[in-house]
Amino acid sequence: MKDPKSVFSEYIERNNLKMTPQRHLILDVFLKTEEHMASEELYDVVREHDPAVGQATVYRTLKLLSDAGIAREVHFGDGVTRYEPSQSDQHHDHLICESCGTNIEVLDERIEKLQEELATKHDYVLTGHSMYLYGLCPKCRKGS
Amino acid sequence: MKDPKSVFSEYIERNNLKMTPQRHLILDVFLKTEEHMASEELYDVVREHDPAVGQATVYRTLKLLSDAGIAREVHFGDGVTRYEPSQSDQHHDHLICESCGTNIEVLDERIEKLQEELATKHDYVLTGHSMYLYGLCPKCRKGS
DNA sequence: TGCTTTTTTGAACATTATTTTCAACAAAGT
DNA sequence: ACTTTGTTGAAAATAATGTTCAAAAAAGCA
Ligand SMILES: [Zn+2]
Ligand SMILES: [Zn+2]
Ligand SMILES: [Zn+2]
Ligand SMILES: [Zn+2]
Repeated sequence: MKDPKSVFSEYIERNNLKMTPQRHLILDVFLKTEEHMASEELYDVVREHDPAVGQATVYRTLKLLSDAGIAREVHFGDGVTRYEPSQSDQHHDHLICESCGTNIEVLDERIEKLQEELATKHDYVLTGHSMYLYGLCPKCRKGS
Repeated sequence: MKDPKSVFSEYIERNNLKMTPQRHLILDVFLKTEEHMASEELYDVVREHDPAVGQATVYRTLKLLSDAGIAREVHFGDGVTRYEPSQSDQHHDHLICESCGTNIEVLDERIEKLQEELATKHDYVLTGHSMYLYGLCPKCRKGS
């Protein structure tokens, strides 16, 4: 598994783009950060390192990272697009506590397989999916 | 299964709200309409019947319908909240063509069961889920 | 290295979807 | 009719994101 920085460099090269300190910084921050960061949250962290970086650059770079396959968009259903690293770890889905927002990553191969099957049954070729499970975590269940 | 209009009336009553011609009209249009309508699309149809109805009223009423359990929000991942009737037919998920947007409703009981299981395994109580499968429909596959 | 071309950046402004404010209005209760 | 309370439409406010544009920085070349 290639490290994200070289993936990004190659992507940059391949598309005649340029490597800049801003892009470097944003990638660094993105990789070190907690998962599921919105652009705005990332922006806050980025400006701690370099207050001169603009909001738009963060949006633009996240889009880039997404195109390069380094970041993956996740949509929890509020209007905010979040990103998570996509290359290192494999695919997963999300199990989210409706009360406290705690969010864990889950994977069930049997579900994955059935999703394929289901699409095939309708004569579609499956290219991806998103699945979010909502519930109550043990902590919030006790608390109420 | 109660018809949506009486469900709505009861909801209105129960919450000390008032039944108005606008709400009536919007519910009517919503129920007759194709599925997965965005507020804005619905607004266009509504104003054909009564051009005086305001945009905000449509937003407000859809929210109401959602609270009343008559409409259900669906999120396809573009920034738009869509609604579909929720009382008549049972739960389903969505299979969406990435190329032409065609969207069919699907259901696989085995997946539904495994989702329960998966949540339980992590000690969550599942309250709901959303699952969207993305792919290419037969038509778009041929077309390319 | 200096010069040229092309891409990038930040700031401000534009957009899109949705919400809120508020004065005029309409329904229900008396 | 009179009062109270919820509702409406228009316009302004928000929130997330996209775009424009002149200035700055890279990369390519001399
Ligand atoms: Zn919780
Ligand atoms: Zn389902
Ligand atoms: Zn298609
Ligand atoms: Zn549906």
